[in-house]
Amino acid sequence: MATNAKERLLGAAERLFYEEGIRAVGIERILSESGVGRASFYRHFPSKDDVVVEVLRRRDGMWRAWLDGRIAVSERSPEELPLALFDGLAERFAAAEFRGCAFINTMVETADPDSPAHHVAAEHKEKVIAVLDRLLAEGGYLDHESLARQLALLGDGAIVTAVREGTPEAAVRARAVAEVLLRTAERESVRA
Amino acid sequence: MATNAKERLLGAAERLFYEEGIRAVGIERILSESGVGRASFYRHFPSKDDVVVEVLRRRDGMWRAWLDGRIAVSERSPEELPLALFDGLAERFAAAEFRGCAFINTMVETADPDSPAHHVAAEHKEKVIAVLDRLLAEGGYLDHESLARQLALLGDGAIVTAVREGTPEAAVRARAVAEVLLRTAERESVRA
DNA sequence: CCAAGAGGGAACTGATCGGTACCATCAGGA
DNA sequence: TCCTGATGGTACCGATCAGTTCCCTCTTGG
Repeated sequence: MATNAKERLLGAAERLFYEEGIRAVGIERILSESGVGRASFYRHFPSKDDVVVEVLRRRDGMWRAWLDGRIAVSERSPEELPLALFDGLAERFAAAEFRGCAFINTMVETADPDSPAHHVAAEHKEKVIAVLDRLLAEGGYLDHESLARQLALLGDGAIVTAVREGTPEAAVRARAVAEVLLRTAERESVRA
Repeated sequence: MATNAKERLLGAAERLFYEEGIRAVGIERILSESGVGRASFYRHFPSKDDVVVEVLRRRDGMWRAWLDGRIAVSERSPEELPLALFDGLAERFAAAEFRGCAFINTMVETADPDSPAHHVAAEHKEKVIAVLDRLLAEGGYLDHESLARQLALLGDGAIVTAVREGTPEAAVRARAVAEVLLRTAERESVRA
């Protein structure tokens, strides 16, 4: 059935890259863990770098779909809805396999800021910021764009902190900061 | 003169590791750029991993000495002095060779949280948090410990954001959040 | 029933990895 | 003066890297 091998390759690569790092995982590992032959690999991808980019694209889609889901099921009020990001992060941090943000990790590992992988990673963050911006605008926050970037910065700070500490606590800390931020931010029309 | 070669090795390794990443830099590069012979390298260090740890230790000392300096020359009032961290970060972000935090980068590159390099990196952050904690306590903030961790999280968030965006702007954004945080935090005795 | 395409296995390339061994050189102290 | 210790250069080791090539098997559709 057509692209079965390709799917297995991407699945194995995504997991291994996230768990051990891109440079740390050789083609051999991806092949053995996916059960795909060496020739088939290069039939689907010109090089390892192309796998990296494709894995990141997949992960970008998955991650934002997951975030949308967390936002959709959140019981928070419109003005508190942006905090759903931190509720979601708290879940992720508690996962056993959590090892930070794949996109941040990629940018760190791929030193070259002009590399395709770096671009995909940067674009992902901008898309997440766009989601936050929409949420904040709908929540009535006047300076929603600036606020969105501040919340994203907080989220990234929470992620690297969680990696360092090895506990989910950072999500709570970041959320507390975010709450202060939202509480002191100006909102359209009436005041409480 | 005794340990001349060792010093040159550490200098070259520190620069190369930061600019290109630890895994990306081979022994060969460190040798050629430092002008040290291969045998001399292994006379001073049992393995590459030991160089990584020693480089991080050096950088920890240098970085905190630099932070202390920025704090010392800051003209901010005691209650605003913790913001000197973000003033300092703004300077670093503007540097051409800026490529994030060497300790965050090391933790990302070194997936294993039990590795010596990971530990040194984690300890560094705790020491920085201790500095912030002292500053906040001296500034009269009641919940200085919690506040210190929030500021550190903000700082790390600013760093990864600056790497992603390639501009120093994130420092300003993080500082704005920090200002809100300090302004709304409770301080001992009188209110303004 | 057979052809075609997709896939897996393995041998092989040249380059580079971290690390070892050996050797010639050059300094300084006895 | 000679000896010792630190050094730089180079050849080498086995392992692994990304990538190429060839061959055989299996499935599937005509």
